[in-house]
Amino acid sequence: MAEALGFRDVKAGILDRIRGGDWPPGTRIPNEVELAETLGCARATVSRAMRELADDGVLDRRRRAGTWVATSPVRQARIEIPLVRAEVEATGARYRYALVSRDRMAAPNWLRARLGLPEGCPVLHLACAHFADDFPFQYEDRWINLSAVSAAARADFAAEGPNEWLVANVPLSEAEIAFSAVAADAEVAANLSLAPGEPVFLCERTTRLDGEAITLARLHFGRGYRMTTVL
Amino acid sequence: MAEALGFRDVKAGILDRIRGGDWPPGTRIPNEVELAETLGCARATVSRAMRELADDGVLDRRRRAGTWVATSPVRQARIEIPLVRAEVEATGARYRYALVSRDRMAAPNWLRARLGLPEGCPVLHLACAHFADDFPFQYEDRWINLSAVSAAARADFAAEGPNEWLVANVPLSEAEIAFSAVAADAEVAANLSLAPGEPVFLCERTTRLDGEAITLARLHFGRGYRMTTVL
DNA sequence: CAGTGGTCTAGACCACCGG
DNA sequence: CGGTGGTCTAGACCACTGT
Repeated sequence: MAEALGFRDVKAGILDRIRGGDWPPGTRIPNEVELAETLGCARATVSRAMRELADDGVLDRRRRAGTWVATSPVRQARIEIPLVRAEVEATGARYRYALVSRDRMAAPNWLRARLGLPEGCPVLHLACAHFADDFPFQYEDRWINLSAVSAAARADFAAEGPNEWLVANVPLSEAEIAFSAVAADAEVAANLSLAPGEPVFLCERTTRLDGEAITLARLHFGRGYRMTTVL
Repeated sequence: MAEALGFRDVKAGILDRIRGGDWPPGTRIPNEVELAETLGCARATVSRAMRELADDGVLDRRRRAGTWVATSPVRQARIEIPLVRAEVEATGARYRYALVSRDRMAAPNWLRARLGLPEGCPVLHLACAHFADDFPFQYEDRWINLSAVSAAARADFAAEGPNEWLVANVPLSEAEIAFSAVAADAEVAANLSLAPGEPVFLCERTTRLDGEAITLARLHFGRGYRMTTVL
């Protein structure tokens, strides 16, 4: 009998029985008390192991009913959203940032609709280029709600990108992220050295604080970019 | 004094203090024992709250050192990888599956290199179309390693998609997922009713069991597809 | 109604690592 | 060395929900 089973051991044991075919998808597996007794550890340990496996989508749990091996595994994955600088430097390349344009204006209608801003709401529009060894890596189309972050009007963003400025100056916020594939328009194409119409991997991030929109970032990635899972 | 604080309350309290500006990014926050005393709950409760916040990237924790508010939040996000059928039906549309082609062959060189297969390794190549109300939704380019999953050679995949067959017949496996934007080639364009060269959102999933490659799926999504985060 | 997961408590020991 | 997070235990109560 093994001594001092940890929740990692319990997780591994459950995964082994699933992978080994003992517990095929759809099987109802023993409850926490039974497993704790057979394994010789506390129920809390089994509970944590099963909870994490359920978080990973490997198990389905329902109160009063029990725990089953999920019939459709790999339901969710984790992806990293690194800072551009870190992402570039991780490849061994030198990172360089450049501000392409900076304009203060009233929010255009499409932006107002998207972020829920009032008419005439002042916004800051930035276009930023991020390079890896002087090759274009990412083109950032950034909109900042000045009525929520008025201090941004006094930042020039010449040396520091808006993302770095925002994380240092806005406490914390909820983000909604969406990924898609779009065709490069003339502006994006020029800034990423692409032909117009070429496919571009796009990451759109909307950030809110207490429901109020702070910023919208549209990050266009250069040719051949791949976003991969961790874990 | 509140009674019976739960770990969710503790999480919310910490987040409030971060969002409120009491604890700006980089701040060292009280340790578990102190927080438990001030809040009037057990250390385990605080521990779980802080652990989950650290998992979400909101806090940085180091042994012996302490816990800090992360300087770069939103480092990772969770995305859902639903089954095609569920994804289509969630929109209210009717799901329909069709097998486009099915060929048994020796693995081509690019596939052998990618999955680490031996020369002459038998594989099954499937092309599948997934429809939402008879509009093309996803075009699936699927390769199955028959030396690892020989039973797949006897499945015809006429009524059931390969993904559903695999999850029901291969116990569990590790998956690596990558997302990118590519231009539609002639085949993809035809199957998704696109013009050749149009941008396509591509999800490539490699699945392994004990290090041996099981399958490679290349899922091409129709025009305008967006993948969004949960949580 | 009773079984199941979900959570909290109080206490304990350990691994780690900065001073 | 001592403080910090990381984990395990044994027990308890509650919330939910299938039968």
